[in-house]
Amino acid sequence: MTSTRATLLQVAERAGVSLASTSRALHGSGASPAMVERVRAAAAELGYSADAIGRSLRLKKTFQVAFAVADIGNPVYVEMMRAIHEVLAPHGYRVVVMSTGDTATSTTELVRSLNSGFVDGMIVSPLRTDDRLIREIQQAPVPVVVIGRALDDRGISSVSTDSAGGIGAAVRHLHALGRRRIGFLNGPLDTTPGAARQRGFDAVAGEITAERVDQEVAGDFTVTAGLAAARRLLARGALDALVAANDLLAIGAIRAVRELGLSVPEDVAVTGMDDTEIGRVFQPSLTSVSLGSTERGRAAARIMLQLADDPDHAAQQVAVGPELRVRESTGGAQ
Amino acid sequence: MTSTRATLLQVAERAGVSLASTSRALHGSGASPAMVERVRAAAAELGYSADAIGRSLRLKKTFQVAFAVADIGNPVYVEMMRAIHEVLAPHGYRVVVMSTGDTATSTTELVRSLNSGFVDGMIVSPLRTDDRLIREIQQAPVPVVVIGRALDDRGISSVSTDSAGGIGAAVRHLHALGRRRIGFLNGPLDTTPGAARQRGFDAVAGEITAERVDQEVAGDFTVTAGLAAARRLLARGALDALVAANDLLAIGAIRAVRELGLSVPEDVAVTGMDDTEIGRVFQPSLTSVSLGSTERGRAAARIMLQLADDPDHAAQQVAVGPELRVRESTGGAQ
DNA sequence: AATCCGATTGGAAACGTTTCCAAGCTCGCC
DNA sequence: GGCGAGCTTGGAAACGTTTCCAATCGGATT
Repeated sequence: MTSTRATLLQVAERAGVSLASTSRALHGSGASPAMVERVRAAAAELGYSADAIGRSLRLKKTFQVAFAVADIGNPVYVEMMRAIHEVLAPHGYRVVVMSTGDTATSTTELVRSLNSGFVDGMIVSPLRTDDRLIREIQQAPVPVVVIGRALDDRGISSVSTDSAGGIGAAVRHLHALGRRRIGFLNGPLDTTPGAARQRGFDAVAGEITAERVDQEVAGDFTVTAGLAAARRLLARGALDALVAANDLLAIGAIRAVRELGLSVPEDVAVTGMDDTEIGRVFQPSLTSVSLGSTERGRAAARIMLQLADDPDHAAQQVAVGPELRVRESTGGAQ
Repeated sequence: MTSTRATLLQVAERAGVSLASTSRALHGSGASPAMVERVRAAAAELGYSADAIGRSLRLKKTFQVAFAVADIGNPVYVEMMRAIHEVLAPHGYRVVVMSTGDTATSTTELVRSLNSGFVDGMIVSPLRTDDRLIREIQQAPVPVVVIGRALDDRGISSVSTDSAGGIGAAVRHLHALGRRRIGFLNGPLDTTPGAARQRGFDAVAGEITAERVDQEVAGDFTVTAGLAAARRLLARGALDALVAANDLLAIGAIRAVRELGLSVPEDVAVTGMDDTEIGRVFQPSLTSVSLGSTERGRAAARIMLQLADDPDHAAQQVAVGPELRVRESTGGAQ
């Protein structure tokens, strides 16, 4: 920790050749085998390894990509991050994690920070969006890929999913099981996911035949909030099915059902969304709509690779379909 | 995305002053109010923001810290990462996530990559350790903080916890509840955590009075492996308590218990370790030994801040005590 | 034997920033 | 009125790398 790192110039002097030749021998092309051998030896003796900053300055490339979300602890984002890392790392890119904060404004701030040029691109999943944010993304000096809303019309690369359709699939599944008294447990409506899921429920509610349809909004997307909201919902009248806007809310809902002495799925069938590990290992295991977090992460990373390679490449959009995973909480297999 | 970013020189020309003055006016000291005003205006007009790479090259500081673990998806590491990010971000540091891979060798490789100078330091939690890795850490050109084993004797900064003692606490808790037929469900013994927890169980097994003590090793630290291993364990004879080496194994164990028509905690009390959200929301909620992931992450980040500020600062060690969180799976409150 | 071409090498510039150093200025004091 | 002190400013170097360009060398072709 006291010894100072060797520089390319020192390697050059040790090998008795020019700086230019040294660089070529180590990383570039157009060096004779003898030169390569000689320089390699000198580099090895000195334990040389190229300085990332110097190289970045010259190449105008950092080999870093930012991944920005509101809460890195959220299992959905964790899954995405893992997928992104797995795709980017083999190509020599590092992943920088950042926090967007809760608001559109703080997210805008973060996107603006791209101006300092510390990454070659950013993958961002905004919790809330407004026009200023959209504009800032469009003007960003490096490629930005948005995970969330589709933004084809704005010339922004995005990876979207149909969470509205996913809610529809969950409701139809319950309806097909014969459930006719269906409750919807959503999270905050002013968030992008909350709004989309609400649209999905409203759309499908009209198309099914039901004895009773009710809904309740939880304060946030957590178990505790889900428990409280589900209690309110169930207090208003008996239900035989609960559609929750994510897995944590669904687990809260199951708690509430059990508090009433009822059982899942016999008395009340429950569905979640996001298909998280937490839902898979829960008992009963949770029927959940997968929004393909891993797949979305991978898709975003692949788009980023293309864009980083060729920043003038046209914006790209990918849509990942929701997929219902039937498990015990609706009486499914396993 | 087409417009090129403004450079400091352009700001200088626009303001009609020298490069040096421009730099001083924006970031340094020793500039007159008039100069500051003038330069600020020019910078604002051009939408200037300092280039991170150029600055890093000059300052020999990247304002980045690496966080390296085997599996970024592991809830324990996620918690640490969140804590690290929360501590470092307000100080202007970015967090780069990296993967150590499973082996000591691949971890050594990663530590060696610090030679390219892309970060000011690294916080690493090695799954497996050997002498070469220790040596590489000692020789690293930037501060390294190890989360895991205490390494005071080697002059390495570390944040450790007493997971062995934690297992002891769990066993004593079960013993105090009157359980006398106790099984231990561990993960792979050749990992640092697996080995430590085994030591803990061996130590406490001698100090309690029990009718029966048995143990089984799972293939890895997952629910599935825990289920399989617990089946084997329970098949060898009746038990009234199961101590699992982490929460996922504990959940697998609960499954296995229920498969036999027994209930938790009445027939078999179960404890986990790590105190993860998944265990907290499970039903029954899991009695678990917290190893203070958040606290350890915070401590590591704080040490890193000091070391990044003064790289010649002496190595530091912090120990975070384990803490038993009693919940439903051993008949506790809530 | 002279010329030309390709392969290889070295010099120098450039990326964007901060900071050392010297020079200029103003102001106050003697 | 002259001189020194202190504040401000500008020039220039430095951080470590890659690559353009010119120069050199060797060999082959005419």
